[in-house]
Amino acid sequence: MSRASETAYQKIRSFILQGEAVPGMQLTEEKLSEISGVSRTPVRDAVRRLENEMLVIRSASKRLSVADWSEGEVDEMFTLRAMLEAHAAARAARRIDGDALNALRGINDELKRAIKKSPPDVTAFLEANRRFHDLILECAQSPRLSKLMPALVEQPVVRRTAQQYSKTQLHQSAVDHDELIAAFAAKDADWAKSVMTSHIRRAFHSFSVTATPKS
Amino acid sequence: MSRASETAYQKIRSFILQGEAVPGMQLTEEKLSEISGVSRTPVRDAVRRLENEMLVIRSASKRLSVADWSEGEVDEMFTLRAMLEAHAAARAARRIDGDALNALRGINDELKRAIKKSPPDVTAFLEANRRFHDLILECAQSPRLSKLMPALVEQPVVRRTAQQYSKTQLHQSAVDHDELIAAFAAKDADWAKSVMTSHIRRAFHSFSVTATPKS
DNA sequence: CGGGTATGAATTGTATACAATAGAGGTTGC
DNA sequence: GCAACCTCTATTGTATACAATTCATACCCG
Repeated sequence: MSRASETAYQKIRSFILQGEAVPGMQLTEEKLSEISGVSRTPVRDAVRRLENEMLVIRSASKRLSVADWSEGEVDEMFTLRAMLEAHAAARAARRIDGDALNALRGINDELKRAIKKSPPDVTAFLEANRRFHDLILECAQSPRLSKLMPALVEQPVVRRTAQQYSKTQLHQSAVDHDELIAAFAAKDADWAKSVMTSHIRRAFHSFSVTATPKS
Repeated sequence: MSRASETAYQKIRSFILQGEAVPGMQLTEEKLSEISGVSRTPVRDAVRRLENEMLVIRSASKRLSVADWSEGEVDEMFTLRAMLEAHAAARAARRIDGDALNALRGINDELKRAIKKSPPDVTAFLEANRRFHDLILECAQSPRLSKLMPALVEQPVVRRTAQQYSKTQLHQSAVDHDELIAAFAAKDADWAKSVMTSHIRRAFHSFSVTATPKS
């Protein structure tokens, strides 16, 4: 995407994700154009993208606000994401080549290094994790799946989750990734699918137990 | 969506779906604005939507063209759609109420009437079918799922499929719908999910055998 | 008081002009 | 002849002005 429209997207996105915005807060196009430093035209483009990712919501009367997800919606998001990422893993297992396999190994090594630090480098972990999953998606060679996924990897949740990960949980992610790599190497689609499903669903439960205190 | 932007969306969409456009053909924003009778600004909004539905493709250099799906991509689209619609059916089974159930029955009655005509009224069939599936999606009560589905129900394929349906196949659709309604009435999520999966996958195969002549 | 309604302000939608960028085709130098 | 480059044109990107909606508030009438 071109310069202004892309920077608008980035800035608004980080405005929302970095917690400067409260869920439900109204966002006028003009405010957003001040935040991002470009005119309303590219802002509208950016908003359209964010709307698809459901980071911003458009009310019945076209007014914009910061999305506010119920617990049920977060649950549903993880369920859908597990379905689609598992499907992606299965496809990737059938299509992956040696180069991509090695690239996955390299990325997971970086991820492990990020964990080993004390304290663990959560930002580097998230970055490596994102690239790992992105590469799998690319190997799945499904344009349509690639189009669908962004709407399911909203990072306010992912980030909150990872920050609350224990070192053990972070380590388990790396182990999952290793097993995924093994499944890919064996070209075993069912295996890859199962591992990916567990991987995502575990992340969800780590999130839900830490995020919703027992009453 | 507002008037101009919405009409642009409709016109461009039907321009593509009604076969006036050839796959791969270039679409300039200016041409599209002539077609739809509005200026480029709302056209760009409309194009964004169509891009998400993957009816139009944006090349590396931002140029637009009519999407051209490979056989593999159509296959993948049906697979994803089967997954998500089955999931929607399962959710709907747990949440549906009497009113919605009756509404589904009413819609399926219309669908049956469309089939009984000779020749069958394919347009009315498609319309009723669409409303049937839309209502299920609504009953699933998942905003995220609702956002995802439009990218999977592209109608060039659906329409081609239905036009090639035999009367027997059209009838089978109505039977599937009846069974779905039964599953909903019993609030049996697994049953609903299975029926929906078969329903979509059968449609896919009716499509693929009639669309790709044996070599 | 209460409810509906008019009025003004805030917000989104649209058109148009202009800027930036990518493509095509020709030209020049080797 | 061919390849690199340059220029001109087609196309997309951005800004801004203005139109159309929608919201909130105050007012009027009952």
